[in-house]
Amino acid sequence: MDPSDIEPALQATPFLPPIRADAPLLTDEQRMRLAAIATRIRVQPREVVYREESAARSVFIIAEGVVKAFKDMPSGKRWVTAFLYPADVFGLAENGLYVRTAQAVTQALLYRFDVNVLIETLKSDGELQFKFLCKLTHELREAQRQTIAIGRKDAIGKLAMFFRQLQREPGASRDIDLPMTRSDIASYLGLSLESVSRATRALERRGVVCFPNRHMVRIIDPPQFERIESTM
Amino acid sequence: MDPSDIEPALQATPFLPPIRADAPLLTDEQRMRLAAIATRIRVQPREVVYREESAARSVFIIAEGVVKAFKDMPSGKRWVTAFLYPADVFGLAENGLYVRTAQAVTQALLYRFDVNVLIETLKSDGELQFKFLCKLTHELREAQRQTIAIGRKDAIGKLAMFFRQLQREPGASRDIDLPMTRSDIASYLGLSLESVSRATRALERRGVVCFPNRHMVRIIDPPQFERIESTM
DNA sequence: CGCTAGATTGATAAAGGTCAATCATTGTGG
DNA sequence: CCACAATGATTGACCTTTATCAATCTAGCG
Repeated sequence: MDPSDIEPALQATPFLPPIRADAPLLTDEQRMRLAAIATRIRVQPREVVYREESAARSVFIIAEGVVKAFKDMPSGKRWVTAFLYPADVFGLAENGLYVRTAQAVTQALLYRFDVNVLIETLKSDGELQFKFLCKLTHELREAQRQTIAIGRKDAIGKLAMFFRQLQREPGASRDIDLPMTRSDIASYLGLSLESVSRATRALERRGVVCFPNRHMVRIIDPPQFERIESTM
Repeated sequence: MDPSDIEPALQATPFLPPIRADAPLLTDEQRMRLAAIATRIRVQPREVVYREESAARSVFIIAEGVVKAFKDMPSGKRWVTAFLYPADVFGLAENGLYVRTAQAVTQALLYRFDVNVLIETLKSDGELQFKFLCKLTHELREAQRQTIAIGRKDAIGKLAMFFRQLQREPGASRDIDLPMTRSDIASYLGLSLESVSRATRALERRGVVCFPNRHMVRIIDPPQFERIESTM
């Protein structure tokens, strides 16, 4: 296997051009430096990586698989705040405590960093730390894009924007993997499970997408898909 | 005037305790270091700091005043993605271009940094860069909290969460300044202007808050306010 | 083969959007 | 100093959409 596939990676669109958006953010040397201070852990589907409000001793980077971050509300409802993919960072504490619960959606391979060791490593390597800074900036923008999707009123538009976000590189395959459940999607988009179901069926009925199976969506009519996505 | 009030500041809850949440993030020395590479500019209400999609040459830190960041949608609707306050950073580019338009809400005093100079300064000072990293982590969490507010269905609950967010330090005064218009609030929360208006009146009618004037809200009944905020 | 978690579908009611009219506040020019 | 214009805010009537409740269906899996 190519070593660049196994050392930790970070994915981000950097501040400045002309670096390609999909170019690896970290150099091989930086990845090795990180690998040297990381532990690789494998988690099974539904396994909880950490719980909200617990002491934050580790930061994670995903190598393989999908993880969700969520918060349980007083009412018993659950808010999914993020789906995390390979080359994403998670577990950044607030005042020493985790803010969300992180749970594996699929089997996943994670790099775990001791937070103190990582901080010292970053402080001593300005170039590497800058990569993290770019990554966080990227995450911040993504969070704001998510906010736009969630602020929409129409379930169909929300869903279209959600599918587009999962299609991480633009212009990638028409097939998008949906490792999470409909219920996860609902609590991410701020919809009821039933509305998600109705919206998926509506998109299907209109011939915009089809679902080869429940965990896969295929865009059949890209122009109309785009129209729905941007009509608001 | 205390020099710690005029050098640039950053506000963030750090990763690790026991630093107080409202303690200044930057040391005096770091502030001076930043001040040395910054230009101070004053902007008037409604003045545009930069436009979306334009070349991003500067990064800004707010010293005084309030700025909003928004995106105009194809339909003509405007999405306000953030209200920026003193000690907030904005203008972080994506691929060399600004992502949002930034416009002053009130008169404001800004520190402007040349992006290349700032990057070099950060790379050469691991401690200072780490402060920026903390700040961005903080912003990311705030963005996710905003997402929760916006994902709610009920206008009254959205508004309550919004007011709470504006009350930047918890347990601060019961009076909250609302420098932005109702229309700005609406396009931030994903509501119609009319719904914001009705929700404010509803809160007022129930005796939860009162509005000494249009740009000020006072929480009269904190327990009930909190109940509305967390009922979802 | 039947159990179970997840997903779909239908009927009803509540909530916000939209359209339209009116009111309030601020600032400007006569 | 007042009248008026312009922007922002409020209120009402009506309509569209989603949440909710409830029943049913489906796909995995032991």
